[in-house]
Amino acid sequence: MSYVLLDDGSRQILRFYFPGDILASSTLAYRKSPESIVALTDSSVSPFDRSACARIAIDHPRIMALFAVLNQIAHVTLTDRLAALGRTSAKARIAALLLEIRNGMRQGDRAIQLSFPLVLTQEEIGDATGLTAVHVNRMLRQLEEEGKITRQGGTITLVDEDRLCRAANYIDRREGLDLSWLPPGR
Amino acid sequence: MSYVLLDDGSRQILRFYFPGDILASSTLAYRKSPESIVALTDSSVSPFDRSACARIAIDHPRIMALFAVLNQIAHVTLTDRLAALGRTSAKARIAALLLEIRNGMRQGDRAIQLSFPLVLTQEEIGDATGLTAVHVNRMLRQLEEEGKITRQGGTITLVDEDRLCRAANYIDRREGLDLSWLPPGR
DNA sequence: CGTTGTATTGACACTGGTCAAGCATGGTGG
DNA sequence: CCACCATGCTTGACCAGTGTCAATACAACG
Repeated sequence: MSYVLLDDGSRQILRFYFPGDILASSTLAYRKSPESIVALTDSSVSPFDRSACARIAIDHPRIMALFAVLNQIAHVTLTDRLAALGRTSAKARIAALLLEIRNGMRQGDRAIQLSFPLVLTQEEIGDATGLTAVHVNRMLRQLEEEGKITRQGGTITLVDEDRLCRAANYIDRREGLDLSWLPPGR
Repeated sequence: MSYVLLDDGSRQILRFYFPGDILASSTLAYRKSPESIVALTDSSVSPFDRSACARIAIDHPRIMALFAVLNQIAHVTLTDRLAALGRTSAKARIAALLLEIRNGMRQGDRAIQLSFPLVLTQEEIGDATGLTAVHVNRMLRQLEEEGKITRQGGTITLVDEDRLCRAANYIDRREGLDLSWLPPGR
């Protein structure tokens, strides 16, 4: 995940990364990364040099364009999160986070449907949603009491995905993707 | 400005655009723009077709790379805003918004230093900061009482910029820019 | 002049934060 | 094997920051 620390010591988690994602794209613009990145599970990372980007831009314009598309997708995900923080309740934000993580893990593992491991502590969930760990706990319990999810030792099961989506104001954007303008190439 | 509407009718303003900014980059990835854009002042816009992007990627790799850099800058601005919404008080968010708008207007008009016109209604400020118009009013008055700003009919003057920056947790990122990796070209 | 949108202010309600305590759980060292 | 400890989870009581509702004041505008 990536996050920023404020000078009062509080932390805002910005996004979670999943297999195949490109990390630290912001170092394209800044010498010193404005955000920190930490692994929550065992991970393998393939680093490459910034100068490689220049060569890719010249030799593989289609890849550079695809890179721009990926950034736009990440950007829209971030705006959805901004709207969640600014305009929805604590319960909705947590529901949205659960759905976001589930869908993120699905990319790597098609088997994941309704049950998935949640490797986050409640404090981390709070730092991602702008809440305190205590309140995260209360909201998770409520979601469970309302029959939307169940929890058993780090594993979340979506009992009623539809109602959870509605509680979260969740928008699935995968439909609207459109890459038809991309230049040809490999 | 660009914004999204939630199905309960509430609005989250995502960002403000200033002269020279590129609008609606998210249409690179989506057929239907996930966000709405509206002009707050008289504006001129130069539209271009998405297929032009493909040609630019091929013929002008440096411009495509610069486009990626601009997107990263916008992305970091958005993450700063996310941290503000998630982890700072109402007063800090409004202070940060005032500074953001001031600095945005400066780009186009170097004369703007401490005084600038604020074309936003208090409701719009609230929709940008995740607050209600009423509370925005209270916080603006407090900032004024504390001697950080003055207001006279749509014009804001930063009386004590230092203290305002500190109240806002404001981070000026312009220092850290680094474009040295860009491919050569015009 | 009415009308409409915006700003201002007060009283009150409620969401979410704070503080504090008690429980699990798993790891560690004796 | 067991006492010990650290970390995270759970719950309750209370509090503060922000939202809600309502009334008034202003200004622009037809």
